[in-house]
Amino acid sequence: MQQVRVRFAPSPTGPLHIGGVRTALYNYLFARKNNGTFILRIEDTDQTRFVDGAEEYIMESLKWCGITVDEGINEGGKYGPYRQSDKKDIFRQYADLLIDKNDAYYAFDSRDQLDKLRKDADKEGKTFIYNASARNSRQNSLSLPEAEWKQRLKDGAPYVIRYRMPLNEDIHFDDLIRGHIVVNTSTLDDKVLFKSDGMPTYHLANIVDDHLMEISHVIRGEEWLPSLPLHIMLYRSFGWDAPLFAHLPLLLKPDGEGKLSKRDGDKMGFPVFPLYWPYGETAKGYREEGYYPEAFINMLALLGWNPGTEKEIFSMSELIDAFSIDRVHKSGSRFNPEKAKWFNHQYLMQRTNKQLAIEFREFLRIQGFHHDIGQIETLVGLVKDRVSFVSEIWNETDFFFKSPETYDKDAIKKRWKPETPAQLLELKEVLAGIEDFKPDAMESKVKSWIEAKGYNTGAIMNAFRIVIVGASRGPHMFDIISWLGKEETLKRIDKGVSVIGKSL
RNA sequence: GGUCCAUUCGUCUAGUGGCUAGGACGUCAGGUUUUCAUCCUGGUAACAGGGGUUCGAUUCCCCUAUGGACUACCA
Repeated sequence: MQQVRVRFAPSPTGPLHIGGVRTALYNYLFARKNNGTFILRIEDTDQTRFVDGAEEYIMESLKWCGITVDEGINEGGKYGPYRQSDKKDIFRQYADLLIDKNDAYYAFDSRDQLDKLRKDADKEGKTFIYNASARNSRQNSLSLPEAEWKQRLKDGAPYVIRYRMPLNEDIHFDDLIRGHIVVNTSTLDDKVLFKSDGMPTYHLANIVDDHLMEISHVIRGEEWLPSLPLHIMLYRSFGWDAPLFAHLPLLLKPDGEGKLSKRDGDKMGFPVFPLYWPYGETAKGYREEGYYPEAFINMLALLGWNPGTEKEIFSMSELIDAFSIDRVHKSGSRFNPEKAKWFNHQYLMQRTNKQLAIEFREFLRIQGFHHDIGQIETLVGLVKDRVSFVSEIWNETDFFFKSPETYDKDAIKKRWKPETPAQLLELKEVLAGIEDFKPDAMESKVKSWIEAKGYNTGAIMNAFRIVIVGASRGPHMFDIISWLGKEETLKRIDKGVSVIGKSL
């Protein structure tokens, strides 16, 4: 088998969305699986849509995801330049080559003229196609006398170079995911290959670049499938062997209306981008929402591909091991925010308490709390199975850091009895007498006290929880008070009994 | 409108010419728990429809329906 070389080729028109990340991921997995090369190529042939910062955003996104680039603008490589605008002269040469072969021609029609033709055709319920049946009545080097179009070129009249699509010919080709496809050239038009601004269009640039970079497999989104016949024709015109093609299914909007787009931003309640986009209309990113890159990648990998086993948690190297193109689906898939959270929870659970403590300490710092890392470690161990994100740990542990300011009314209504205050003050004395403020030791002492007095365990413990936590929530009571320490625990009992007593 | 692509539980999916059509997320119920979660157990729920082919089709073929992509001097 030929050396595997694949490319991810985004255009820097804004932040890369998760569909693009998945395309990059599948290219990357395929390259690694086959000991191939993963290339990042920037397709910036549309000068009008160029967005500052997008190129860096793309690179940073891949880096965050753990997708490492072998050849690219930063990495170098002997197939450069890796930014298409840096080689527009080369593309021009290839466009000229097609003209010489009579497979392309100059066209002078203005944008307005063509727009009008399209609109007029539309009014009659027809479609204007710039192809063999139309080109003779247009202004181009095929219809105009040679002297005239040469004069126009000499005069510097604006023109584009179009591909001369043959009439009524069946083009056969294969897609690694979709199988054999046949399209008749009569339904295709004479696509513009080279624009009047001196830049190639995508169609020319991607064929020439893929050839020059010796790309072996083109793995890209399904939206490119309709232009594949044109691309096949271009390879044929140049006399080049075409790479193998695999068109990936689309990522759909969660509300079931078409493909996911950048505009879907935050409105569905989940990010569409890997990272925060700081320019213009800003957008949230998975990184800033607290997702682990491993979880994000794991989730994305399983959206449109499946190894055929029931295994769901995959590290990047496991993905590389298991990945194959022929197990990529044909139909589009919808993203499920709930499952994304579940994935993150799985990865959070895999972290050690120490790692989580280090991460959570940053959140505490923002809240103005500074605790020993060992203490935080104990704390996250108590609540990690309740959260999907590190940021959620605060919601589960706020009462560790500050004494309750209010006490949940429903909890009081349900758990606070006339005898409760007296019992809690008794409990306070029991706790005051305990030297070793460890969960297990306290639990047995408190329980034997409850038993000796003939009290109801549930009643005591729930009321106790209210004065310590302020509500009916949180981890095991003895874990909580052990962490708080004796002094704070006794203080909270006094405060709770007093404040709740006044409110009744 | 034209061309092309697709169609298994609500979602992501497994799967086969003959199965009680499997799993995960969600959801519901029960259990565990001093609370809330977690956890455990169980339930719910799908082969788009119609024709063929076949002894037998969810699986193969055709048609229809539905969904989607493309239809720019954008990628």
